[in-house]
Amino acid sequence: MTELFVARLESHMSLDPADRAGLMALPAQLRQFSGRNSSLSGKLTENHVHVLEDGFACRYRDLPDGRRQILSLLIPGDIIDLRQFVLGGAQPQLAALSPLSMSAIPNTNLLKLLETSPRATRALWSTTLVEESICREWLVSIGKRSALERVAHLLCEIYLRLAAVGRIEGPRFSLPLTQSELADVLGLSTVHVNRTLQELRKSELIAFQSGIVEMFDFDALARLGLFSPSYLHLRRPSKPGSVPA
Amino acid sequence: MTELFVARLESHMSLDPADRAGLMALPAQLRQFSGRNSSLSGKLTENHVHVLEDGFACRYRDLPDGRRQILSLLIPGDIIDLRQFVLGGAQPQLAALSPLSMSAIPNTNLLKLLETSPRATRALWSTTLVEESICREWLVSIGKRSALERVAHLLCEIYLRLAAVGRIEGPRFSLPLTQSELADVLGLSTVHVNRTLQELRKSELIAFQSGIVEMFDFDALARLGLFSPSYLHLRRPSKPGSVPA
DNA sequence: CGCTCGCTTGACTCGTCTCAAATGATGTGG
DNA sequence: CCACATCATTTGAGACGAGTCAAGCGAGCG
Repeated sequence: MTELFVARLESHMSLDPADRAGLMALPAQLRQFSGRNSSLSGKLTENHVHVLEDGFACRYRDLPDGRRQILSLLIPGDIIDLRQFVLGGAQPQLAALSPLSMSAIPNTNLLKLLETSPRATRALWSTTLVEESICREWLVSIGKRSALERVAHLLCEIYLRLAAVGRIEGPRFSLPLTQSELADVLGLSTVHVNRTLQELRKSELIAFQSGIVEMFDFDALARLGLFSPSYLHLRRPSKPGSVPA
Repeated sequence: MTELFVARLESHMSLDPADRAGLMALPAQLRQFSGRNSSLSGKLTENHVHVLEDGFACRYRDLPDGRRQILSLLIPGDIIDLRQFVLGGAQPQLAALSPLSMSAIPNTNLLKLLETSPRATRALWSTTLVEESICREWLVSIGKRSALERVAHLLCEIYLRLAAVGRIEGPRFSLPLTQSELADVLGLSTVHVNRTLQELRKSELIAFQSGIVEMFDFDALARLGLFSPSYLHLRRPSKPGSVPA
């Protein structure tokens, strides 16, 4: 398995050298997906668990009449189908938001690891719990935060998550979502997202153009969005200044 | 451990006799909590994981300015603090919605089980994944469903969840939430919840009085709320007719 | 060049919120 | 056993945030 994956696990909890070795020993096959916005249903390798190595994806849910809600944003280091692997059954749909590269781990190898290493199991379990924690925070956003707060909050979240896997460049990071996709994340309409972004631009808090976000004042944005990073469960909270290269 | 707990695990996945035995062998101490609406922070036994045996509780999140979002409803059979146990860190606040009884399992015993039984581990892991799945569905509700749809959807969900642990009486079940608490679940205002409930009553779909819900037409309600039960991951989907006594 | 797609803008509508007050239950203490 | 808090539910009126509809603009691309 790749460095990224292990680093991601270690961003939430510490691992023994032995655990790390066991994880690194997992065989992984790298695969590329070129399309944008394409549904990934059926395109993932059967009986494998995938780790997103590069690019952005999302889980979403369509209602029968065309309404769509994006349920989570997946960034490099995220594990795609652990849920499916553990729980079975149908899972939410998946779509690529950019070209992706993913590594695929055979279920059998993973299963063996789970049977022999309780600590590795717990690390994997943890990643699903962090995802749930993020989902809960989105509930708070959509349920109780205003449009302006929601956008600010989301940008802070993405910033820290990307920082944790070394995917930011100073105040800048890639966020390849259209405004209408952002709307489906935030439970807003496209038009309102547009107006809200303009407001944030006018306040000189952010720039956002062709998929690149620039954050001019993280702290102000965090205040505006009532953002508090603890729900991300990052062990060493990456602050704007102290970002790993 | 009690029957209820094991039954709950088995509602999502099948267990070996050995696994079941290991789980039943977990020592559990029964505790009662009398208050309603009281925060449970600090009242749970330290270094124990709790299973709700009877009553209703919820997780919630307060924003600094008084807004509140309820993040999950906990019903008998639900495990309260597994997340905390696995992931550590701060967890959302907990409140009792009725008098509760819970059994407490010492962390050490649970830890030992996790280290020896990968299958039991997976069963426990699954329960946290089901919770996440429910959280996702709530995202869809709050993000995209209308007030009427949200209420209908929630009632269908609670009905099936309670049915899965044998806590319904025909079309009737207990739901000890005030309308303002319902509002905090659904991301609506109290006033609007009230009007929405009235509409459902006028349509003769439900009755709801002093914490007792009566569902006159589950299927109609499910259609209205765009409800589809797969996200609950129940192995034998309890349908209105086929409810265990 | 002429699509298409994403962004932007304006005008209007509507679902839901807020404020406010009345009604009804429940419980408590004098 | 009544008088009086307190809290949940209900109702009305008005305001506002966000949605919808529609059109124009701009960039990328075959």
